[in-house]
Amino acid sequence: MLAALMDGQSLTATELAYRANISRSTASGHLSKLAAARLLIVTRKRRFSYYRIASPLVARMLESIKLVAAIEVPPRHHPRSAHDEALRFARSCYDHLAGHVGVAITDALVAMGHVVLTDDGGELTSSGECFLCTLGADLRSRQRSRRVFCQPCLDWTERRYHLKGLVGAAILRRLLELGWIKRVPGSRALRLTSSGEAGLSEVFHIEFNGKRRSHGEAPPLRNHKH
Amino acid sequence: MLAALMDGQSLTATELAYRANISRSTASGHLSKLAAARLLIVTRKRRFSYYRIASPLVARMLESIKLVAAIEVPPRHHPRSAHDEALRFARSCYDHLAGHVGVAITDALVAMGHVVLTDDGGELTSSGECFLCTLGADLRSRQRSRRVFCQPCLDWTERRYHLKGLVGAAILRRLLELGWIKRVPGSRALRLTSSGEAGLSEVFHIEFNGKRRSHGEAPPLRNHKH
DNA sequence: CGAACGGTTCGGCTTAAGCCGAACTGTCCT
DNA sequence: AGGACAGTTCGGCTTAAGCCGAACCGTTCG
Repeated sequence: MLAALMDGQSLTATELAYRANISRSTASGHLSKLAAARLLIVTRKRRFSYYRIASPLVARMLESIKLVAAIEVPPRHHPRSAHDEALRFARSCYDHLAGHVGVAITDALVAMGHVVLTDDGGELTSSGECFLCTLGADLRSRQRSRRVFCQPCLDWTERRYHLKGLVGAAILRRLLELGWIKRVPGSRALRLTSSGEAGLSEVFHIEFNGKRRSHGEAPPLRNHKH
Repeated sequence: MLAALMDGQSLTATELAYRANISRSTASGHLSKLAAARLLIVTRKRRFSYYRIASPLVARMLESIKLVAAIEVPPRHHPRSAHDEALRFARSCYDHLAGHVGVAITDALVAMGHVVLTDDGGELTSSGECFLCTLGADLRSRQRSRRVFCQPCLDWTERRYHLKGLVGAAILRRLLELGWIKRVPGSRALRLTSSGEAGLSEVFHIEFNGKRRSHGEAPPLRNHKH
């Protein structure tokens, strides 16, 4: 359930139970514990309870756990589902873009000299600032809290860096606005639209030769026992 | 046990059982599970089994978990033990210096213009490079792997930044070499020696007016039931 | 009003996590 | 050889974690 909330969205208790493949009552118990432990925040609206990750600090913790978990048992090459492939191709990571597409965009920004990445952090060059402005990405912080501006984030499927922070979030937001990528309902996976493929090719000079796994309106993974 | 290993040292199974306040057999079971999960690495020497954190990635994960855990239940103001006070004053954090002293040194480096800290990362200025060289801190990387050079690390007791990365590690190593601080056996706590107090005052212009909690050769916390 | 729906609480079940002491292996030191 | 010691394995115990269905409380809507 925590993994399902990692894209920063709020989800209802029933939806989370559905994803975790457990009963609503069990999910409710876990969710109230997680909320009591301040890992989640619950907001009640009408008759719904919306749960979301409590803070970026918690999100970072979960990400770091997943990163370690991804190293384990490397030889096990269990067959991947279509949904798994879609996740590997493109997904949201808390509030920014990850997976093959996320890494490719990051690589392109670095190659074009718009971003400089070091192990310590990242930096947006002035040409990069101009580039993102032209793209229409809004770099002003939404909240007054000073937040990490630009930072590399190790991608657990690609084992390479993608952009997180304010810059990463701005790019994801803009690509969604442009309709280049769309959220796959009921999943963290993102679908690259045909206009998106053209757009990324034109703006970032990225080509995905037959690598675009997501197809049409694939139903989200739903495997509840009952 | 993982927390006890966070200073990067290797400890024996019996020692870890002692710290965790559990029997050797129970500890052995947990440790072998942790090793199987690649969180720990075990090296057998003679009749001893030395366990240590498997990678900096794991250390970072644990640190991020502790960071989240430190936020929880802020109102609970349970009385602190002497050992707890010592930990808050100065301790090793994986391989660098944390606690009140760690933050103070970081502040001093920033104030003197030797280090520039941003949310994204840190940077050692040329004057800082010269300063550390004069101090005798070895900045060359021990391993061939490229490692984070300089980065702020949120301190869970002080809620402020201290230095981690290659620079942080070099400083801790040098202060130990100089005999300015000593490891408290059986603990992550560090003791500031009188020569260390003088040294920090002279070099970093830091004064600890009666704040030096650690005293003499205080026995480590040992509270096994039996 | 009453059915439908989202969410929670409660009681009860199953299972595994955690723990210990005893026994055993291998090493080290008289 | 024999005792001491570090570590592990095994058997057995206790407890709590995880799960479910049934019942219940509010909200929504026909």
